[in-house]
Amino acid sequence: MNSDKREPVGSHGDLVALRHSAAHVLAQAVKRLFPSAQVGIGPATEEGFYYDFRFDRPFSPQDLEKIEEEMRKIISAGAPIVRRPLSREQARDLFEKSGEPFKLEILHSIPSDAEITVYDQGEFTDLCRGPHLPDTAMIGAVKLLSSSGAYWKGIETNPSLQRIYGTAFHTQKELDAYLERLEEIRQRDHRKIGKEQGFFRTLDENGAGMVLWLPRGAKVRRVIEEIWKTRHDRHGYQYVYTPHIARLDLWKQSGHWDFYRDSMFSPMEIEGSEFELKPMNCPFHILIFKESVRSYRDLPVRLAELGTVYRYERSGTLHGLLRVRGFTQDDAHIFCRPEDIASEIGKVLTLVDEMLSPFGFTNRSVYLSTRPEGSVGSDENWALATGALEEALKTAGIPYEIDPGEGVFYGPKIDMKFHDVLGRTWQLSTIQVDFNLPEKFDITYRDSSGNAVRPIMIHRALLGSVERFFGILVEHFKGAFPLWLAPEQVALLTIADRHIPYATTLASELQNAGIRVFTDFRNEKIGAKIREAQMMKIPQMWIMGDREAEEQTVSVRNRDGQAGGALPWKEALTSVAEEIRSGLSLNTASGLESGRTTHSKGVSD
RNA sequence: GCCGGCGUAGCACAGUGGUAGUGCAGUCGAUUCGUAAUCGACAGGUCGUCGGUUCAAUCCCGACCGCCGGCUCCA
Repeated sequence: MNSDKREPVGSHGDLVALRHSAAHVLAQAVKRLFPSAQVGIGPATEEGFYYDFRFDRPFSPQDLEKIEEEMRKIISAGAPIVRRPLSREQARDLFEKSGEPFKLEILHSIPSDAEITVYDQGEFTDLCRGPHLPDTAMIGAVKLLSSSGAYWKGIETNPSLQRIYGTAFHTQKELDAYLERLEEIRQRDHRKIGKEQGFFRTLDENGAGMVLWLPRGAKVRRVIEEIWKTRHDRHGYQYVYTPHIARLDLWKQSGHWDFYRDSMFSPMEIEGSEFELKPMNCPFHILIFKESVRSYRDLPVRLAELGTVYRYERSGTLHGLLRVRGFTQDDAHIFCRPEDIASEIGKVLTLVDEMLSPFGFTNRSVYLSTRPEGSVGSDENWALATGALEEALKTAGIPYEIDPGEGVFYGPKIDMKFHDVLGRTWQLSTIQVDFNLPEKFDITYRDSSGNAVRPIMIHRALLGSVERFFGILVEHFKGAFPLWLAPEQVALLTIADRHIPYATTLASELQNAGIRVFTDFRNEKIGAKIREAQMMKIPQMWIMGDREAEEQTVSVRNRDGQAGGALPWKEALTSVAEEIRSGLSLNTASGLESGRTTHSKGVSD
């Protein structure tokens, strides 16, 4: 599986024009088959194209087949695609006559100084700025993929249109490769694998968007969480636990009730006061910071928590583990002096790579999101925070792009998207600077002169959320976790009942060595046991019969089907233990000296 | 939330206006067997929920719940 899928053959410019032309062919075919359909817009997208139509009913799969067939006719017949500049009036007449209200609306929104062009191909004319291929015959291979509803201009109150998605390539071979990739993505779907492998479930009985972690998924989660805690300990974070609900007043004070209410569940009443399920952990960490008097000597204070939060997400947006209503953020809040922001961010950047590289996420894109509409805080603070983020990125030598207006309401942020084995990108890490909450809660520390000074706060999550991260991992590894992460690391398979005592001894040895063991001592043929272990994607199988019991060996077989032959069991155990250790790479020393917890807040006196 | 599709045993799926099947999994029995499925028997479902139409509903209609594909949004 290579990761260069984002670079399709042929130049991008070419492909965009080709797909845009394919969209026009789609519209032409629809108009031929369904003359009453009105056309919306039809752009090329990242992976193909779509076209929106107003039609009195949704398009069925059978419709799509017919439309696709008609498109092929148009393509094989060939027709020059001709650019034709028109005056505003001519264009208006044209689309009034052809009865295309959406085109007229677009026409009205084109700036008065812009040139108006239409493109003709055969009997079909579309308002469009181009560019296009010179002839429909040059569209190599097309395929319609799906249809769905979409709002005109994406606004919910606008009329709802029928959108048809498709893709197009220069050659059939490229199209086939793309379709294979789609199939590969289907095969990797974490919802499918999660069910097959018994990793997690969501059930009607407990409501949408709430995840039940089954034992096999939970084992993997524990490994992830243990690594996470160990690394955070080493980087000078202090682990805390906070409640799942808090008084509504707390959320009012934090500003969430004003700015985040749309994502919060309704309050619940307890003995006359209102409580709210937490959508974030930060107010609790603020309270913990505030709980004792802080000196500049204590800073930075780094509070970490795998904190489960609950957010109201609209039902239609829920998706497996990637979008849920209850999820666990790998959260931490760093309280520091304004002059330390850049260096603290730098340390977080180091930790991000240390945390994610063991999982194979080494390739990332970094975005710096700046001040959005409707945000809080002063311009100076926004400038200071944004500057500190940039400085940290530059110091770390990390290339980044600016994402204008995509910051959070309380501050700018760095977002990191990582590339998986298929070259897909996933938003994982986020680092956000916040001047607002320290203000709202009036938190301070004492500087060297004894003055109360306001610290700033950095919110950060490396994995994003444990649920989403796990879902991404399932897709990344196709359910076959590496040895160090797998729910069961070694499967012990007996040939016959008389080998059970020997296998039982080995099971204890493995368990004592901290290795996760799966035992299959059933009265089944070895082929059946191997098959099941293989389907569970257990990395290593140890098969034991008369010879092995006699010689104190095991016959090792990997899940890729390779049988490694007999090995003394002690050797096999050592080699597994070694592979686990290096996979966890807990011995990494990089950047750790910066992270000792040196003060004794709450422990002494 | 909106548009469209869907909801039959633990899982994957058939099927019908007259109260349902297949495969795998499960249970029991036999078998003790060397690198991806041993054989046999049994058991398992108020056909997502609630209401309506009908002599009769799992099937038709409605609402709700949930899932899927999009829109929108996002950890």
